[in-house]
This record gives sequence, structure tokens and C-alpha cells, in this order.
Amino acid sequence: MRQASVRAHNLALVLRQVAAADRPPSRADVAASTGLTRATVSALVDDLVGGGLLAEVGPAPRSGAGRPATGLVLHGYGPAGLGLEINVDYLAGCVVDLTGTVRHRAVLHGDQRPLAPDAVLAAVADLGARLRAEARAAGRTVAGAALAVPGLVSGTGLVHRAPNLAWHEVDAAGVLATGPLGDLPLTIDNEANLAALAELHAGGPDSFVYVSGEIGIGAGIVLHRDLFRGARGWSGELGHVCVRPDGPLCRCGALGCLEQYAGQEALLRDLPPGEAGLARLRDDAALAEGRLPAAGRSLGVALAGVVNMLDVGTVVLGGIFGPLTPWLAPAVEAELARRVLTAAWAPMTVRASALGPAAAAVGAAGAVVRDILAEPAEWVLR
Amino acid sequence: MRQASVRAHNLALVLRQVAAADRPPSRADVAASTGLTRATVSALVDDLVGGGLLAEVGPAPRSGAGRPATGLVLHGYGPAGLGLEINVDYLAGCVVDLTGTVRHRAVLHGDQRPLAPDAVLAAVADLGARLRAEARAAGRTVAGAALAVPGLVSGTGLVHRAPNLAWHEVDAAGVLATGPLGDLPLTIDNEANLAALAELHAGGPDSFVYVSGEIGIGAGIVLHRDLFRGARGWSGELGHVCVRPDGPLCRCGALGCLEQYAGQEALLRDLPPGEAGLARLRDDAALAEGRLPAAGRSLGVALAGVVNMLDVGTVVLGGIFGPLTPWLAPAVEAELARRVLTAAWAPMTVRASALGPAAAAVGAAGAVVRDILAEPAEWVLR
DNA sequence: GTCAAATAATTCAACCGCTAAACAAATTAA
DNA sequence: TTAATTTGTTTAGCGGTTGAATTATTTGAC
Repeated sequence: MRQASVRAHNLALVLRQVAAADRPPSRADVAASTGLTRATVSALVDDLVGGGLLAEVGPAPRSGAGRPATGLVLHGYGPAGLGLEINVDYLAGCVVDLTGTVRHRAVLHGDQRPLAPDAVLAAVADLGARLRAEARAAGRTVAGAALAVPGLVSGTGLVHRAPNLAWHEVDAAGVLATGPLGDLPLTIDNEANLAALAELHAGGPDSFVYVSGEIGIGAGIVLHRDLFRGARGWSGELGHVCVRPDGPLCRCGALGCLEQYAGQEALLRDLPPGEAGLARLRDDAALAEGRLPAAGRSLGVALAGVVNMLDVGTVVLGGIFGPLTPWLAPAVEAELARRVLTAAWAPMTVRASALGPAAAAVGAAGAVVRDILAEPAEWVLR
Repeated sequence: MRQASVRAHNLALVLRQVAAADRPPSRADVAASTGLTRATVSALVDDLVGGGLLAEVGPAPRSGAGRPATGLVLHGYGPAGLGLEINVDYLAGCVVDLTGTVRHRAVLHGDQRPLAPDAVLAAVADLGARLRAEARAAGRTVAGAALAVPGLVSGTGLVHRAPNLAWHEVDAAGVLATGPLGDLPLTIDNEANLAALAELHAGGPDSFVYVSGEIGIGAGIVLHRDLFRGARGWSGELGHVCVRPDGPLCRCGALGCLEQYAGQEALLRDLPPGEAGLARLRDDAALAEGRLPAAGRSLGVALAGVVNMLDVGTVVLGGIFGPLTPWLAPAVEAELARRVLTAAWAPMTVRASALGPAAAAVGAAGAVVRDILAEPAEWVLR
């Protein structure tokens, strides 16, 4: 470790303090809260302002004597993040600035399953390029992009499997590198992981499991404000946790997977598929009361196992589960209360996601800017 | 972050390099492998030798020209760690030096369930004090202690529950602070967690789930050579993961917990309890073949859920499961292969623990010395 | 209206830790 | 015996933080 890493660390520390403050802090405030001296903080802030990550704002009216402070805020026109999402029945994208505010967004509805992977990737790249142009026109520079995919992704941007898109070993990063976004640094991640990050940044608790109900069921796990990826990066396959060892055969080849009890197809059996069926379920109380509690119990059984192993105190229901939470949550909570060993003294919370549709796109864009905020040295000392 | 943390970081870095090397490295070797200069390494090594963490050994015979190097090794007579274990039918303890070698050990067999918690704690403290005296007589100073308990422990040393000991909110740290070990820094942890650490230090893979079969079933999760504790520190309750939602009633109040299918009581139904019954199971092939595969399948169902969520590639069977692995592993492997979504391209390994009995005591002692090695600055710059 | 007190931010000498290069020490090979 | 080689130490210099002094700007009291 060199001294330069001290600088890098402290740049990130100062930036974090400014981002976390509820009102624009002064250099002196930051010095007090970090333990660094005001001299050091001043030098660090100079670098961050020079690098376009922080901006100074007029002094907040303050009581008492003394020279008024100059407030520090994240720069609204600094580098921005582009988030993209490919899902079964829509494409989505958005641009987020350093403060986490969504500045531009777009959604393209339409079933992606009939299209070849390359065509879908070209369409989402086109969507991203349009949003990037919008951002540039508004004075913001997109510094990187992240893509959410409903499947298993390796760190190199290879989509091993996206079962519900019928994708198999698709080199998404390679395809996008040749398109209009080819010049941007790009990461590709699982849709549930990025939606969980969106939930975190939208004010979620420090640790939770985000359950993403789309065609399949995925989970994004956040522990201590950090995305948990497991040993090899393929964590969170909640939909294929076993609920009954001798249950119905799942598409994955196993018996009694959760997806067979609480997946979209199971919930909408004998109903029209997609949004139409979900609307029926939301609006017809008797119908919802008839089938959702059973799905909730299965969800609860699977989640209880997860919580017994991971010890996470909050479950967030997202995707199609979000609007159905009133019917699902009581059953989930009941199973958790009965089956989680620590439930007696560490109670569990089940709630609906705070996010609307295309949560993963927002999470993806947020992940880009969070990466810049976490390692400002690379951006500032370029 | 201050400059002193650079020093602390580099002290640990040098120490890690020496510990990881397969033969005593020279200062120049360490400089080459860390990227630090020889001058810096020399200064750091001087501190570490002065602090009693490193020792110089005679030069290894080497071919080629040049001044012979002085080899560096972890100091065999530096600070040592005391590990203690309370289990249902024995107490155990050991002293481990910085190199990880077990120098002294002791086991006291006997059912602890009839005794009050204070009596058990007094007995284990007594055992620890004897081992500490032995270590001192041999020229080693015990620098800290760790205690393994088969239950849920909070960071402050409070044992919330140890169901198989019938303990409930026992302030183990408080009791031990008044005994003969009261002057030692003490940590208390779950038995499966510490056994998993022992497995890791004994050469286990970087990421694995250690399944601890004792009276109950616990799990210690190691990810990237680090113990995974979950959100609040109570991870790994594998025994209460649900295998069948409508299965038999468990002691915990839930239905169909794994412990009902693969716990010691289930395995030894109609057999003598304890070691006698286990010996029967090991020696009577027909008996083992008759009931262990079914237990293995249940274990496999529960572990498949864990692996789908955590994405861990190796399962290590420990405790009573260790010697029974030949009968259990095939069933576990079959369920994992069928139920783990990534099994097709990321194959799973199931193996027996490399450790004998009282693994948790060894892991506890190892954890103490690993803590010293991980933060040598606190020890050296005292 | 002036001055003292208070708070914010900058400047500067000192210190700490690492680097690079020169140097000293100890061995092998010619 | 000497040159080559490698190890380890010494020394000057540099980056980064600290702490104290200094400058800047406001409020409040007389």
C-alpha cells in the first residue's frame, strides 16, 4: 500500500460524508465528522471540486457569529450513469446524476422473446444512445453504463442463461462493445441484484432480501449496504429453492421449486397472461384471496430457509409481488415467524418495494454513479 | 485514514507473505512479492521481529552467487491463542502458536446437560487455565482466548440460546471475566463457525459450507477465505431449514426442519444414543445403508437451497457426519446435481471434514492467532 | 459605529512513511 | 585474487497529513 491510497481513501471518505449529510456541509463539518483536519479536508475538497464531483453552494442562513460556511453538495452536472434493463416484456433505460436523481428515462414495451439476442441488444443500445444524447443536451456527461438482464451473468459480461428469454451463453458485453455505446465502460448484472440496489438507494434498510417477481423469481441480497454476490457471483436463485421435495416438475429439472408455487405462471393459471391477468388478480378480491395466500406460504417457507442461513431481517417484495403484497405478506410473515429460529427476539419485516416498474434500470444507473463516488481518485486524478 | 494505517496495513501485508510462503522467505523475497522496496520491507521486518511476531532463521542453502539471505518465519514462541469449546457431551481446549500448530490440547468427556451454565463455564475456564499454564511452562504466552458454543451468540458474548444445552440468555463473557482467564481478551462464537475456520486453516477451499453435525445441525459459511456471518451474526441455522412444510414437529416449533430428518436423534432412532449408536451405524453396513441415504437426501435438499442462494461450490461434512460421509455423500451429491441451477457448468463438491473431534476448539485458537496476524500493528506498536 | 468574539478557510513548517539510488556486506564463479 | 551477484542498510527526496498561525467574514455587545 502506498501513500497515494491514503489520498484515494480520504477522497472517497469526504465524498461519502457530503453524500450522506442531510444538508450541505461545510469543509469544517466534514473535518469534524471524519476526524481529518480542516487543512486536509480543504485540499481534498479542492481536488473534488476541480474534478467536477463536488460543487459549492451559497451559505445556508445560520444563527450565531462567525464567518459563514460554504456548503458542499454532489455536483448535479458531474458524471452521470446510464442504466439499461432487458426484461421479458419490456426494455428500459434511465440516466441518473451523482445525487441519485433520475434525469431521463424511457421504456419500450413489447415481448422480447420472439427476437434474437442480437436484435434485443441492438434495441437496448439504441435506447441507451438516445438517452445519452438527451443527457448531453442537458449538460451532463454519461460516464458509464450498466445493463440488467433477467439471468445468470458472469463478471466478463457473458450471459450464461436467461431462461425466460431463452438466452444461452450470449456475449452481451461483446455485442454492445460494437454499438453506439461501445466507448462507455459497461457492466452487466442480474436484474434482481440491480433492483435490490435501487431499493437500497431509495432508502431501504441496511440489510434485506429483495424478491424480484417477474416471469421467474429472483432475489437480490443486500447486507450492510453492500450487494452480496455469493462465492462465484450467482447468488439469489430463490425461484429454484425447494419448497416440496416431491412437488411438481420445474423447467429447471428439479421437483417442487418455489417458482412452481409462486411464479407468475402459477399465479395466473387459468387467467390471461401478463399485465391483464395481474390486473384481474389485483382487482378481484375473492380471486386474490383464493390463490395468493397459498403462494405466500410457499414464498414464506423458502424465505424462512434463506433467513435461517443468512440472518436478514427484512424481506422486500418487488416486481409483480409489489402490488400483490397485501395478500402475500400475511402468509409470508406467518411462515417466517414460525420457521425462523431467531424470530422470537429479532422480528422480521415484510414490505412492498418502494419502487415502480423498471427498478433494475434505476439500480443499474445508480450502480454506475455509486462506483464513481466509491472510487473518486480514478475520476479526479485522471 | 492516517499515514499510520499505511504502516499497519503493510505490517500485515509482510506478515501475510511470510505466513503464506512455503519456505522461509528473505526480506528481498518479500519485497519482490509485495511490490514494496527492500528498504521498506527491512524496516517493517525489524518492527515485526522486535515485536516477537517474526523470527530469523539460518540461511537456506542456495545455488548461485550473492550474499546469503536470512530466512523469515513466524515466531514459534510469540503470542499464542487459547481455544475452548463447550459441547453437549464434552469440553475441549487447545493452545495454538502463530504458525497454527497445536501445542497443547485437552478434552474432558462428560454430559454437560445436567450441569448449570455457571458450572460448565467454570469447568471450561479451569481447563483453559491449565492449558495456559502448560503453554507458559513451554515458553509461550497466551495472548487471547476464544470460546465455541453450540448456540446463538451475540457479539458481546451473550449466549442467546443453546438449545441442546438448554441454555437461555447466558452471559458467558461476564462469567468468564471473573474467573482465571478474566485477564485475557475473549471472544465467543458459534461452534459451527469456528469449526469452519479450522477447516479453512487446515487447507480447505476458499469458499465452502461446513456442516456441523452434533446433537443439532449447524453450518459455518466461509466465502473467499472469510467467515460469513450474515446480517446480524446469526447465520448458518441449517438444522432449521425446512425440508417438508408439513413434516414432523421440530423442537423449535416449526414443521419439517432438516434436524428432524438428519439430526443425531433421527439417525440413531432405536439405537443407543451417543458414540455407541454412532459406532453401530459406522460398523453395520446394512443399517447404515438403510437409513443414511434418506438423511443424505434431506441434507441435499436443504443444502441445494443454500447453494442456490449463496452459490458456494463445496460442502464439507463435519462432526458426526464426517465419518458417515461415505453413506451420505452420494445422496447429497445427487440432490445437489438435480436441484442447483448452476450445477451444470459449476459442479459441486461434497467431502468429509479433514478435522477430528473438537474441531471448533482448534478453530477458536486459530481465530485468536489469525486476529493477531491480521492486525500486527496493535501488537507491535504497543 | 466600532470592536471583540466566533467561526471558516488557507498557509506553512514539521513529521511520518515510502521510494529510489547509492553503498556496504557476504557469498560464488572465473 | 578478482569480478559478479545478491542481500540488506543508509540517505536524500517526495507525497500526504498534522497542528499552529494567519487571514477572512460574520454576529453581537458596548
